[in-house]
Amino acid sequence: MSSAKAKFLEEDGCRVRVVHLDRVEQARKKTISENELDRLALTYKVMGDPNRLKIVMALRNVEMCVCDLAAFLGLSESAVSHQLRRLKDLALVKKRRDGQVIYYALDDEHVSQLLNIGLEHVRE
Amino acid sequence: MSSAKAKFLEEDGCRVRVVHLDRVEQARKKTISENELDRLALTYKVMGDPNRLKIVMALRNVEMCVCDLAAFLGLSESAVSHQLRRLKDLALVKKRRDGQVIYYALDDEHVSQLLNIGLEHVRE
DNA sequence: TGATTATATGAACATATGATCAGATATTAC
DNA sequence: GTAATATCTGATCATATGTTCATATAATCA
Repeated sequence: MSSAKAKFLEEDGCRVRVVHLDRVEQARKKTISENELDRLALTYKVMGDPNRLKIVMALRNVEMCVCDLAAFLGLSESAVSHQLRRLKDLALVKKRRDGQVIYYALDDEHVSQLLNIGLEHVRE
Repeated sequence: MSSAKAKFLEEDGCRVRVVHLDRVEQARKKTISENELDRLALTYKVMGDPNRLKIVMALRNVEMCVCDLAAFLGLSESAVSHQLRRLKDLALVKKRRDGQVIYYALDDEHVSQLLNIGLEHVRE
C-alpha cells in the first residue's frame, strides 16, 4: 500500500518522471556550488587510487621523499612524482624542500580525519 | 646542507634508491592489509564521481527513489540505478522498499562525516 | 490473468586515467 | 664553469570508467 504516485514534469522538452517533487526541489535548493562539488569529487577521487592512498597512508606517520615513496610502493620515481602532484593540487599533501630532497607530508588534519573515518567505515 | 644521502637496495634484482631506509621500513610495518586498502580506495573512488557525489549529497537531507534522483541529476533512471548499485556495494547507501518504490538513504553516520570533513577541507 | 509501474542488468562504445619513457629543471658538489 | 643528484613534466598507450540502449525482473492494479 504505497502512497507514492508519479507525476510528470516537462523539462527541456522532455517528459521527466518524478515521485516526490518536493524532495527534488529541496535537493535542488540545498545543492552546493558546482565548483565546490567538483573539487570535493576530485578530492575523493584522488584518494581513491590504491597507490595514491598508500602514499597518504604512509605519510600519516612521517614525512617522506619521492625516492622513499617509490621504494615503498615499488613504483618508478616518475610515477610517484606524478601522483604527488595530483595529491598536492588538491591540498592533500604539502612539500618542503631541504637541499636537493623534497619532503612530502599530509597537508592538514582533515586528511587524516578522512582516512580514519574511511577506515572505520571499511572495518565495521 | 642536507643530511640526506641516498643508499641503494638490491630489490627484485633491481637497484632501488632510498634516502631514508628506516622510514620505508616503518611504513611497511604499519601498512594495513591489501584487502582493507583496496576497499578503502574503492570507497573514496566511488564518492569521487560528480554524479555519485550529487546523489549522496542529496541523500543527506532525505531519502529518495531512483526516479527522483534521475530528475534531480538530469540523468536517465538506468544511469542512476547503475551508480546506486556501486554506492550500495560499498555500503555508502542503503535501500528500503515500499511497494513498487525503492527508497535510498545514506547507509550510516560515517558517510555524512566523510562529506562534512571533505567539505571543510575544500572550503578552507 | 494481463497491463502497468519502478527498478535492475548486460553489452557496447566513447572518454578518462595511470604507468612508462625520454627529456627538462633545480640544487649541490667539485 | 661541469658533473651529479633529486625531482618534475609531456607524450604515448593500454586499461578502466560511465552512459546509453535494449531488455529483464519485481510489485501493483484492473
